[in-house]
Amino acid sequence: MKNYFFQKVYAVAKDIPKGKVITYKLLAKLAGSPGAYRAVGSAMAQNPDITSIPCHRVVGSDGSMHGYSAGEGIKTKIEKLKQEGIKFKTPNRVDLEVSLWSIF
DNA sequence: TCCTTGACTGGCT
DNA sequence: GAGCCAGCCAAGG
Repeated sequence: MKNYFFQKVYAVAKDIPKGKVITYKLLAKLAGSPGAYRAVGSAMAQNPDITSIPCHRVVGSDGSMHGYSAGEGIKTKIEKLKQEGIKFKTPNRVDLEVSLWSIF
């Protein structure tokens, strides 16, 4: 597979349970390249299947939002997270203390 | 093969 | 706490 890394990123993203979020950094690690968080961002931006890949559950290392290509962007992303019960520390920053997904 | 781009991160001011 | 800058990795032209 040419874009194997992207596929890996998508696979992990699909595995994120409802009500949980993951950081770009951790997602990169789970995809096999701990330092490729920039590439993860690229993968999300090119998300081939917005309906099956919950990219709104991917947030920055401090829980902050950076972008969202579907709906109305960040706004839609926040709305979806709230609907899933994600707890927010500030209006646009999730509370990773309670919502971060960890497979460990 | 080389260069540019990107939904990032960490450190510094 | 917010803004700026350099570094990192993979994909695409």
